[in-house]
Amino acid sequence: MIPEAENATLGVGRRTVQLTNLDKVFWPELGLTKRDLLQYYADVSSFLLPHLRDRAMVMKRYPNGIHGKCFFMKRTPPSRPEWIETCDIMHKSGNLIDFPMVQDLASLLWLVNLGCIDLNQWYARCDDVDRPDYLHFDLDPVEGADFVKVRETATVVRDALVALGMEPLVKTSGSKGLHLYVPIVRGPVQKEVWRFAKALAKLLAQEHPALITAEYRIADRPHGRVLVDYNQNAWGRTLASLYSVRPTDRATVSTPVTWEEVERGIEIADFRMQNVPQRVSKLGDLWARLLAPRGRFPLPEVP
DNA sequence: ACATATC
DNA sequence: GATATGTAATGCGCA
DNA sequence: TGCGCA
Ligand SMILES: [Mn+2]
Ligand SMILES: [Mn+2]
Repeated sequence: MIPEAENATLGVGRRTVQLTNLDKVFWPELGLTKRDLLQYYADVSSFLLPHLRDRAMVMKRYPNGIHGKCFFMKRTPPSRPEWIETCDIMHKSGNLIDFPMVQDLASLLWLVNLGCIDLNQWYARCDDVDRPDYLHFDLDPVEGADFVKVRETATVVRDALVALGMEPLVKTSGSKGLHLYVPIVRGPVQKEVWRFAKALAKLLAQEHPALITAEYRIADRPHGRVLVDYNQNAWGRTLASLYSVRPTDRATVSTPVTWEEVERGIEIADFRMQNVPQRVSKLGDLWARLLAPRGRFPLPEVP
């Protein structure tokens, strides 16, 4: 349990983590505080942590809640406890950046205490940051498209992947759309994964022009379609992780769902900080397969 | 949230 | 002492 | 060469 005091020192296993400003209201409309956010992450941690382990984290900090100013941070703050592990990544610009990694519950609470509401991990583990463990499609409704179309698009993308011998997983983004992920056999570099995702997205947009677009320029995206965004499959980019709370009015959560749920008709707002822990403790991690050594798919040739 | 700079 | 500022950035496609 | 884009 997260302590009731405004500031607290919490023993977590062999670590001690400092938690601060616990009564600060992060969601004024819902009356949810930073303590509630930390408690949520503690509650889902056993399902979340395996997905973050050994991956560099990009921090998006909201020190004053969802309506306050936010900022990105990559470098681990110098004030970190000495037991926070980092991942040093050389950038083409010449910058060597020490990203934090979330290796256990203590480091997860430390990161969330910085004001990180959603969590953004690299697709590739730190030992080889250019060889991702998955490919994904980020489905976003363009202006004028409703969530029914997003779900329909998801099944179209799923069927295309199945036809190529893969079995994608699906989650709500917690924002406006859905995320489809495929666990791949590690080997291809990020650019090769990107090339495959781009080719498939463009093909599907061609086959379903009334439903799907894959245009990267906003002005070129036709009204009422669903963007199949392949472009996030790139070095150094991230998406909100599974079980991430989003800085939305309803405290929505990026939640793994079954394909049956997608077909029956779920909504983004069905999955919130207040009900996802119960769901996850009942169903377990629907995305455990994303990390399993078996059941990974070789990246197909560009379709 | 916090270190640093500038007034 | 008060207030302002920074805190990330790749790289592809195209004009 | 520089913008748009996430
Ligand atoms: Mn999205
Ligand atoms: Mn997107």
